This record gives sequence, structure tokens and C-alpha cells, in this order.
Amino acid sequence: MSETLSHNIQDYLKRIFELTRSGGKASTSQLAEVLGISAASVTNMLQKLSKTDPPYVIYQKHHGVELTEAGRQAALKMLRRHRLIEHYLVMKLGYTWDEVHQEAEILEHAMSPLLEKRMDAALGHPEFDPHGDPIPNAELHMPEIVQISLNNLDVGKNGQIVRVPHEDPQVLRYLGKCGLRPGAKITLLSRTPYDKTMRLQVHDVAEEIVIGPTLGDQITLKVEA
Amino acid sequence: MSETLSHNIQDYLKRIFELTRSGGKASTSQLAEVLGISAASVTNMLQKLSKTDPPYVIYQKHHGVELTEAGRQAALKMLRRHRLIEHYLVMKLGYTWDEVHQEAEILEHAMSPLLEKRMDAALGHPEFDPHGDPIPNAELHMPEIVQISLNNLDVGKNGQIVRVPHEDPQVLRYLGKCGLRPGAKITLLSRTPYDKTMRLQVHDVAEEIVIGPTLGDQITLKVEA
DNA sequence: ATAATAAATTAGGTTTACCTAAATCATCAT
DNA sequence: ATGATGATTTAGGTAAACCTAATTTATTAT
Ligand SMILES: [Mn+2]
Ligand SMILES: [Mn+2]
Ligand SMILES: [Mn+2]
Ligand SMILES: [Mn+2]
Repeated sequence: MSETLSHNIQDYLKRIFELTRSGGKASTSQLAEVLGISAASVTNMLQKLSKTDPPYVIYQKHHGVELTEAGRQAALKMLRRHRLIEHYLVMKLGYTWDEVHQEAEILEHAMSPLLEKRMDAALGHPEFDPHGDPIPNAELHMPEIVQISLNNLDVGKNGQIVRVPHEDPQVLRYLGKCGLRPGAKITLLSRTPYDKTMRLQVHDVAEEIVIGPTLGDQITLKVEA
Repeated sequence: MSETLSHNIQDYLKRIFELTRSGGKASTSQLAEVLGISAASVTNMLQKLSKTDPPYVIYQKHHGVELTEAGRQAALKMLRRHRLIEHYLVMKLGYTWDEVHQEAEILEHAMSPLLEKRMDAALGHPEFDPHGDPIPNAELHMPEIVQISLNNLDVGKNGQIVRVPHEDPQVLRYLGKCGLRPGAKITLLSRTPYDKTMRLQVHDVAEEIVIGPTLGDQITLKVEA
């Protein structure tokens, strides 16, 4: 369990973690999609990861994978590093929130335990990354945040943004321009019946903004008490 | 010339640059030694690097290699990143000068042009790394510093430390403890005839220190006017 | 229940960067 | 000028992580 995992394996485990976040298993094709490689290559790797000692995943032919505890720990370690780096780049090096994901995707694999410790300390042990995602602490515990998807907010209700999707810089620049950041308070003005497009008002911002359901699924909020 | 070079190739080029710093060529076995791999593997890689378009090295069977201009540019780029990272870690994240080399050896390959730019700016465009080595500027120019090796300093003369070797943490901790850092002023007290061991006095430090010729070769100074 | 379709796996390669062992080349002392 | 020695190269192989094409399995609609 203490040998170093390759960059690629680290990314596989992180992706499996993300895909199985809300239970269930990750499929070969989902992984192929997010990793940008062929399904055949994924199958190969999953077989390998399920036969290490200890195994990192539980894999059943044709039925997807889930992480073992060893796999989960490895994934959380990478997630911690990824999110710490994102936060560091924004706080200390003047990055915008749309620039950090790609950078962190590479740097996470080059980060030593010491660097992790120093960045964490320099930031005062932050709990959230720039996109509102929780940063696992040094013991790899992560706060469980109560949150609902924007898609599930009732029309007319208020909410406060918890997290936004973080991979697509274009989306982030759009959201940033609209003031839709973690912590922002909003009111859902309407949701059209068939295509579920939503109009919403960010408090303290003049213009209304429009969000489709694909994006809305990935934006979460806490509902006002 | 704009495709990305692999981590390994970046290290090869950097090592060739260092080994040919004062003219001449780098040999297969020298490279095998510093890279910690077999001579056969080095031969293979040198053949490959001499046949790219453009070639990165000029290679003559049994007679070593030197960098082409393309190779030199690539090496300087890595040297800039390496040294910027070392300086950043010391200045901004509380690293000691013996901890930074190993860290930079990895991070240099994960550093984007943007990160390079931001770190450079955050440090105020520094000209030297923690070990006194010059940092090539954004255009990859490096100041030529007039310096002589400690081994060549005359007994009784004074000098000011310019650079110290940077790879071995133990050496660095020893030098640090003695106050022998870039900028420190010293007087050479004696040099024994046969084994060339040197006693020297660091100004403002009570105890004398002793340095052998292997280490002395890698410490450089400027001589007082 | 069957056939069409979609998802996943297997088979057979490739590339990169390493290895060891064997062969060859260069150099230096006689 | 020769032969020993050490340095270097060649030959043949491995491991990681990918690929495409062909095959098999699972799911879904009739
Ligand atoms: Mn990554
Ligand atoms: Mn993020
Ligand atoms: Mn390196
Ligand atoms: Mn240095």
C-alpha cells in the first residue's frame, strides 16, 4: 500500500471516486469518456487494479467497478492535493477560478507530502476549494455538506450556492461573470415545463441569468432555513 | 520544436547542459551516472535525441554528446523552472535550502508557462536561486558571473561565496550550519600540501571550517577587489 | 422469446524508456 | 605496434499504458 501509484492510476482512482460519489458503480464507458481513452484500455486497467495486493477496486466483468478502502484512500489523497492546489493558485498566485483545474490536474501528481503540508499551512487549513468542493483534511476526512441540486430547487425559493462544476473554463467564466459563486444567494424565478430551463436572480446582481438543466444538475445549494 | 518533451528527455537535456557547462562534451557514462541508469539506456536515448527534427544533441559514437541550439533552449527552460521553484519554495513556503532540489526535480516537469510567469512575478523576477545559481530570465538569458573555485583561491586571500553545490542535502545542511551561503565573506586560512584540505574562516562566524577539495571544487567565489 | 443494439472484453499491436549480456571500439602502457 | 582495460554500443527483452478490430455479453424493444 505504500508503493507509489503511477500518475495514470491516480487519475483512474480519482475518477472512479467521483463517478461513484453518490453510490453505485462506475462503468467502463463512463471512465473511458472522462479519461479520454478507449474502453478497451479501461478494461485492461480495471483488471489490473482489481488484482493488485491490496486491490484498489472491486471489478465485475460487464458490471463496472467500485473502490476498495485502499482505492478510496488513494483517491481522497489525490482529491485533497488537487483541491489544495486549486485554492493555493487562486489565493497566492492570482489565478482565476477557471484556470486552476487543468493546472491542478498535472501538479497533483508532482506534489510531495511536504509540499502538501506547507501549502495547507500557508492557506490556514482551508475547507473548500474555489469551486466550493470540500478539501479532505490531512486524515482524509471530508465534511458532508447538506446540499441540493439547483434542478431540485422549487420555483420562487431562495438558496445559497454551495458548489459549481469546475472542469470547463468557459462555464466558469460565464458563472463568474454572473456572480454565481459559492456563497452567492439566489432566487429561482422560473423553470420552463418541458426543457427545464431556469431563470434565476443572483442577489446584489442586476441581471437575471439563465441556466439549463445539464448545468443546473451540477450546481448545488443549501436552502435558506 | 513545439511538441512537448517527455520528463525523461527534459532531464537528459538538463544534465547534458550541466555536464558541458564549461565546454566539451558529456560522455555516455557520465550521463548514466548522474541519471542513475545504465550506459546502454543512455546510448539509446542519445541516438534518438540526435535524430529528431530538429536534433537536440550532436552525437558521435564513442565520443559523447553536446547540445544543439534547440537542445540548449530546452535545457535552459528546465533550468529556469527548476531554479525558480527552488527559490519560491524557500521564499514563500518556508523550505530550507537542502529540501528544495529534490522537490524541484519533480515539479519542474509539471510547471506550465503560466505558473512559471506567476511565480516569477511573485518573487520579483529573481536572478539567483537559493544555492547562488543564476536563474535564466524569461528570454532564457543568464548572467555570466565572474567566479573562481574555492580550490583556486590563494591562501590568505578573502572572497565572497557565489554558489554552493545543491544536490546533496547533507552537504547543504553542513554548509548552512557553518554560515557558508552565497554572499558570505570568507578568508582562506590554509591548504594542506598533499590532500589539499582547506581551513577557512567565515566572517562573523566564530569557528573555522574545513573543506576538502572535492567539495571545494564546487564552491565558487568572487575575489575581493 | 428473439433479434437488434449497445456495452464491454479479448486479441494482437505500438511506443517509450528502461534492463542485462555480449560484442566492439578506443586508449594507454609496454 | 600490440594487447589489456575500460568505455561504449548492439542485441534482445520487459513493463506500462495506450491503440484498433473482432468478438462476446447484456439490455431493450418487439
Ligand atoms: Mn491528474
Ligand atoms: Mn475544484
Ligand atoms: Mn527533473
Ligand atoms: Mn539550485
